[in-house]
Amino acid sequence: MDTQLVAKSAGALADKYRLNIVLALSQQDQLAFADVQELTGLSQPCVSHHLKILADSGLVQTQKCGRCVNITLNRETLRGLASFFDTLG
Amino acid sequence: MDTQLVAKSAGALADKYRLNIVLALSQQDQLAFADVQELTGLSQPCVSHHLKILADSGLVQTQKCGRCVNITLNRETLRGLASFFDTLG
DNA sequence: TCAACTAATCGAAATGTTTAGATGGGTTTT
DNA sequence: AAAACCCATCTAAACATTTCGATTAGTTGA
Repeated sequence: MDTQLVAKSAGALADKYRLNIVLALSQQDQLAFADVQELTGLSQPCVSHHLKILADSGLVQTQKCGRCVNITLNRETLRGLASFFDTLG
Repeated sequence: MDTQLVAKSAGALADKYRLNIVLALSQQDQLAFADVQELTGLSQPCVSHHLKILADSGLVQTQKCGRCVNITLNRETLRGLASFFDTLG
């Protein structure tokens, strides 16, 4: 994992809403868009925005299933981030 | 490590200059202010600003030694961050 | 096809971050 | 003392992020 991606995904996790989304995904393995909207209490466009940031950094994957979207956690990215920080510490 | 501190230190590491400072500290165990200034190429007030962010998030410690400042890495915070992300992933 | 639904994108306002110049406070050296 | 040095803080600018309302694009069901 190169430093540029580390900075990017660290930035993605630096927001309380996005961190909560990742936390929820670590326990539930999958969320629908509406779940995230309820979880955060944010507007639909704003949820879409945050999910895009999480997806762009490789932390989550979004998958269209009909007209809905399912969001899953990319655990490999999280473990990569963990091992990066662990070797520094 | 609670989520608020995780978000805060993730934010501190989300900047390329600050991440580079942490990377350098992980290898050199100690840096002077002037080292950081040379490393980043930033102005003196800007370096001061970034170091404050790193210190506020608990990632580094600064220590006055006469008129100079020595910066050291707080490896425990990094390991805490690592284990937090590892348990999620 | 048409209406209904879901999510992405656009536009704009509010807020936060980054940066450097100028200034100020404390410490060493002369 | 006075001068030189190092760093923190203040101020203001450029820039980026966050947020929601409105619109658009795509998908399902009648």
